Parts: sequence; C-alpha cells; structure tokens
Amino acid sequence: MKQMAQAGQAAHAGQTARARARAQLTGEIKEEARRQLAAEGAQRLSLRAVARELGMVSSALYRYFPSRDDLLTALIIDAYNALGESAEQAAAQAPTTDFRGRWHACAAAARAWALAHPHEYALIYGSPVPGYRAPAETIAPAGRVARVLGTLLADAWQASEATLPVPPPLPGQLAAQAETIADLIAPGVPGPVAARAIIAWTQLFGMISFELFGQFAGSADPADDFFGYAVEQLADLIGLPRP
Amino acid sequence: MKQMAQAGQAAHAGQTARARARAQLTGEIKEEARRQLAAEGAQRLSLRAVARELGMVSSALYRYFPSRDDLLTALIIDAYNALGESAEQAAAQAPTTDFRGRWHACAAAARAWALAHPHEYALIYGSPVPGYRAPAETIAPAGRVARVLGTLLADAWQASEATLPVPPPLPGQLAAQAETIADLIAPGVPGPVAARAIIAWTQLFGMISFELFGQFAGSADPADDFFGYAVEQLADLIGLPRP
DNA sequence: TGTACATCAGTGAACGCGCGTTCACTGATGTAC
DNA sequence: TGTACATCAGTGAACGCGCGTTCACTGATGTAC
Repeated sequence: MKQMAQAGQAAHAGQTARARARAQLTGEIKEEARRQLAAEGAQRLSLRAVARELGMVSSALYRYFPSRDDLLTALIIDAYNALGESAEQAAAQAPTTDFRGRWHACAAAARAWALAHPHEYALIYGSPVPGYRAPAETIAPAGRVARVLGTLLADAWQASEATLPVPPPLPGQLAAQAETIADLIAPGVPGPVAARAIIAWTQLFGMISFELFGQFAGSADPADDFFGYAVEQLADLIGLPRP
Repeated sequence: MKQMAQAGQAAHAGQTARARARAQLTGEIKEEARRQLAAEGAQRLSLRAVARELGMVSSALYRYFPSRDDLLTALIIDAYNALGESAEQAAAQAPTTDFRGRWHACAAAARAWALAHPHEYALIYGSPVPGYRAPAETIAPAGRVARVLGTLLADAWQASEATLPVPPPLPGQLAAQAETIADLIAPGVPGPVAARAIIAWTQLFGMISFELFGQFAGSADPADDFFGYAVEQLADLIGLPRP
C-alpha cells in the first residue's frame, strides 16, 4: 500500500491517499466556485451554494478554506494567473523581434480573456469587494500582463537603442516612480518611456473595463475596431518601431 | 391656508403641504442612502437600514421608491450629475480659448470628485451591480463629462481649423462610430480627431479607476504627477494647441 | 363655509429567504512502535 | 505484521443575523360640492 503510493505517478509521488483526495476536492471546490462566479458574480457566490452543488454539507468546506474570503482570494489568484498566462502565450506567438506584434497580441489576448470571463475580470479589475482586503499573495500574479509589456519593451529598446526616441524628462515624483518600474520589469528602458508604457497599460484595461461594463454603449460599441486602433496609437506613444 | 400655499416661495408654488413634505422626505431618503453608500458601498446599502436611520418603518419607504433598485437608480443619476456638474464648472473656470486648460480642469475635477466619493464613483464606473439594469434615464447624465470634452474640442477646432492636424482615416466601423459621436457632442470635428478624444475619455476614467481600485500600488502611486502627465499626453494626442 | 368622500403616508406584523460560522460528534485513514 | 493511538474529513444541528417585500390597518390631509 505504502509502496504503491510511493511508486505512483510523479504528480502523486509520496502523497497519501488522504492528501490526494484533499488536493482533488480543493480543486473541485474552486471549480464549482468559479462556475458560480461566472454565472452570478462575486457577491452572489456563497459557500453554502458551493457545498450544496458538491453534495456536501456547508460546514465541510471549512476543512478546505477557513472562510469565504480565503476562497475568494484563491479565485482572484487563479483569475490573475489565467489572464496573465493567456497574455504571455499570445505574445509568445509573435516573432520575438516583432515588438508591435507582441504588444497587439498581448492586448488582444487580455481583451479576449476578459470578454470570455466577465465576472472573473470584474473580480480583479472591478470595484473592490467591500470588506475584502487582497492579501500579498495576489501581487505577483496581478503583475503578469504588465510584465509582458515590460519585457517586450525592454527587448525593443535593447534591439534598437539608437533609433528609438526618448521623450522629455518627467515631472515631479513620476520620474522616480517610472525609474523604479523600469528597473523592475523593463530593465534598460529609460524612465520617460516606462511612464508612457504605464499609460498604455492603464489605457488597455480602461478600454476593456469600459467595454465590459457597458460604457461604450452609443459610442464605440462594438469596440473591436476602436480597440485595435487605440492599441496602435499606444504603440506609437511608447515608440515601438513599425515593422 | 390655500392662499398661503399659493403665495409661497417659487419653489413651493402651487404645492400642497403634502406634496412639499413628500419632496422633502424623498430628498432625505436619498441623502441617507447616499451616506450609507459612501460609508459601506452599494451592496451594503439596504432599505431597512435607511428607514431605521430615518426613524421610519421599512415598509414606509415603499411610498417613495417602489423598490430598492429604484432607489439605486436615483443615486446613480445623482452621482452622474454631481460628477458632470463638477467637471463642467471646473472647465468653465478656464478662459474659453485655453482649450488645454479646460481639458486639464475637466480631468482634474473628475478625478477629485472620484477621490472624494469613491463608492459613488464605483457605483457608476465600477463593475455593474448584478441583477441591476440601468434604465434609460441614466444615459443623459452619464454623458456629461464626455460632453465637456466634446464641447471644448469643438471650440478648439472651430477656433483654429487651419492649424490643427487631422490624423489619418480610421479603420472599419470606427469611422462611422467616430462621425456619429462627433456629430452628437463635438459638431464640426473630423472623425479621426473624435476617435482620439474617445481614447482620451477612456484613459481618463481608466486612470481614475486604477487609482481608486488600488491597481497603481507599487507603480504610479501616489498618482498626482502621473495623472497630470498623462492628461498632457492626451492633449497632445487629440491635438489641442499649446498655449 | 361646512360637510362627505377620496387620497395618501405611515404602522406593525408577517412571510420567506439565505447567509457565514461554530461545535460536538462519528468513522475512516495514517503513523509509531 | 499487528495493534494502539492520533489525525483528519465530513455530518447535522444550531446560532444569530439581515434582507426585500406584502398586506390590512389607522389617521391625517386634500378635494368637490
């Protein structure tokens, strides 16, 4: 029995049956919670409903998540990771030296993911859930899309340092903030360029939110062409070379 | 008695005591609801708590608002109007021909209002409240900030038609959408310029939302300088003449 | 100007709902010797 | 290899809460003649 467990597949190596069951049920709980989140939105997500759907008693969930907020946190982290992964993979499809292509792919993937998972998007980029404070573990996953942008910008800068234009110096605190960000996710890129990348990043999610939350009704809706156009303008703003 | 009422102040002219009492209580209900909204957020706003605070029985509120959603709608309209009015007034402070000044003032006022009323801002620009559908009466108030931008843009365009650059034509559906918007709020402005104004408008609220919802933590926080810088970049993008 | 009737505001009780969380418990799984 | 004890998962009942909305009612305000 013990030998069987030890000789099991790599994923289960060394795990007892109990540990395996626990891992699987934890996954199932998150899956069901995600389903309800997608169907109803974050504030309608309840532990009791999740338990009901899984055929368990509600108190049993407390063996897996110490409170509703912890379940929410897990979903938030998953959402950031899913969005980030989708942006990373899309950007990786474009040729490494096609910086504009990478940026367009990243932006389009983020938008597509958001449109496909509106409630999960709202959970991470919408109004904060009242009474909930995001713990530190969410920070890293939350930065993945920005990192994609930072990386391709750094690559672009390194590839054509001499030909890219450097914008004028930045005002006040922004100079230091932009340098910090550049050091962190786009090493080698000058602050003024990084500041414009922050604009692009903000604009990207601003557009997605507007589209998803219905603010484009009567203007840029449907937003496909507007989105593409704006992304192109942002590429110009941060100085990505035209192919 | 009747004569007194008829000879009353203009605001009350022709109103019976009952009608006046009704108008005032309606106002007090909204005020208290706004207080709770500001303190706790939209999903914690409850009819019962409002009634309690006003010393009424909860069912009495149904004489004033047929349901919780109707109260929410009233608050949404008020919020759009307060934000819009504050942007309009700020923009009107700048000299009419200082188009950049008007844009900066409008943007700064919108941001200031949002920071001062975070939950009201979240109510109108955050994730939609699940199960709630905004009725048509919210559309006009929702457009007031955009209208400020449209008006100053139209003014700028009219004042210096010859010297402003016209961007290249727009792709796909966007051309028609931009023309429609221009006709509606910025008559005389070419579509490609209007499209960039939509970008500016999106970016404005994208930044405010990011700041309010905590996404700038670790990058552009505090966001004062970043905000001013971005607004300036947007002025360049839409081609507002430098003073 | 006074009276009869209609309208309306506010009351208090009730309906029916769902929620998060705690707690003492049973029985199965895992571990140490 | 077998036994004794410790750990853990899941149960079922309960606590205490607050919510939106309905309904029959009382008494005050307004209106028509």
